[in-house]
Amino acid sequence: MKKQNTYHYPYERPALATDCVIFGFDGGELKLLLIERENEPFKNKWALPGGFVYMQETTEECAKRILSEKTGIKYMFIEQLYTFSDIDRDPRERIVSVAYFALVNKHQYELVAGRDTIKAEWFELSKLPKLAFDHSKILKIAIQRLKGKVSYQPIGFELLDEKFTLTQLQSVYESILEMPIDKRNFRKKILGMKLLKPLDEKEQNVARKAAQFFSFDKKAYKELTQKGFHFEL
Amino acid sequence: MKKQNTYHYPYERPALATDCVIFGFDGGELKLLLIERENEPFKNKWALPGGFVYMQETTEECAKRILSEKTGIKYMFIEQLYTFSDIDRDPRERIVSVAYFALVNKHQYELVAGRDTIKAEWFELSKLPKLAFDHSKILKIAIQRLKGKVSYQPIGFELLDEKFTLTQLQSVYESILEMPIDKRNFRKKILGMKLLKPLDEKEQNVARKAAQFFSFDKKAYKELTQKGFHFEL
DNA sequence: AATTTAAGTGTAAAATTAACACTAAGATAA
DNA sequence: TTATCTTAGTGTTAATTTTACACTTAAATT
Repeated sequence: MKKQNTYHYPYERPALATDCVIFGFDGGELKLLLIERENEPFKNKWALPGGFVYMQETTEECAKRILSEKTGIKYMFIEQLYTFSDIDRDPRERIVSVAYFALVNKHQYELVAGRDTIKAEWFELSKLPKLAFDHSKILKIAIQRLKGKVSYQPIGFELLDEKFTLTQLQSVYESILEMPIDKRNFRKKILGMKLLKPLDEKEQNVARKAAQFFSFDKKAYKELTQKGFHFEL
Repeated sequence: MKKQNTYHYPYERPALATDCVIFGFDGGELKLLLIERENEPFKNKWALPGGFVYMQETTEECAKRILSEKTGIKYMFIEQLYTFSDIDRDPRERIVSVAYFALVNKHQYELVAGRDTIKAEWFELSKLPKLAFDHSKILKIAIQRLKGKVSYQPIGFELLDEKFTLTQLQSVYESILEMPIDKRNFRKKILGMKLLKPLDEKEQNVARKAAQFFSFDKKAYKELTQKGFHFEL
């Protein structure tokens, strides 16, 4: 479908970009994916992966493209975070950035340094380098959002493998919320929701009682949601 | 401070605009402020107030400017909602819109039809006309957000006068949440938070027992928040 | 003086949350 | 082969929070 109309908003416009706050987890602490910039400005500094929005993609498509360029990930949990529009947030010119946050299973993918980047690397949240641009501001809001969201939407799973143990899941929650959680109460509550399918499979070769694997039952969640259920941890 | 750098992202860019979802309340139902468009596209159709972002203002400043142009309101509760970037959301050309939602005390202001608008008018949410562009999509998300937010942030007050009765406040909550609330439980809970200052003032000239006025104690709220308190209705 | 209308108020049952400690299973070390 | 180490898995009780519910009071109007 071709545009018929030739109207054009005849004024200067900000450039439009997206930045991605990508969280991963590997058993200990929550991790953040950063890239080292190859070019000015902020050459050799660490930054959130980001890039300009093409004319033929939405900002979400742009964010997914960037994320997949950095990690090879094709399907991921991604959600719009906030739009940052401070006039001087980029020293080059005015760039408005629509930030996204994503939760990925960091085991499943290999990091690749894309265009303009020296390398991509996971950092523990407590050991972050100084970030370029206004990216610490973006990150701060992303962490807030993640903390807020994790308790009333079943997104903790996105950080884990398809199969996971209850202890792993609890550990995800503990590191996002930065607080200890009672094991028995956690299990009672999460199992009570009937959203976890117990699998006929246990851990292998662990020097202790092997833990049962579970998977998140998306279908059950969808059905319950339609009946007015809403997740709350 | 002048820009030193002459770097320029050398590709075509979307135009950038904001749209405002403005809620008001006057005792009955929740209301939405719409404008009738003076020009094509969607000439004579109803739409959310909106406009292009200037190079020297943030999107939030832009939203406030638009809102103040429509209503004369200078200080209001406003919050970024979501950024809409579908490629064909505007028939003229590609326009990305950062939507805001605002809560205003609709008594305090007089509507003025600004540039490009025939008139501005309040509509009950249940009696809305068909909206231009993707504005019903924006509205839907705004309503979701408002419903979600009202229970864990003290924003219900923003729709009322400085002084209000508990019945008025309850009525705000009932119309946002679209459910009846038990009077005694509501009062117990909201008064228990110590966020309402009872005033030495009652309603006048009402043909029944006059209700006590209260005001929201912003200072107390700030202090409690810093101590880890968080509002929840 | 009687009527109308909404304000204002307390208690008890039900549901949810929070606190808490031992046994079971599997691998490894002695 | 037995003992040890480590984490999985499991229930009950008290405390707190939430829900349900009805009558009296005050002010204007008839």
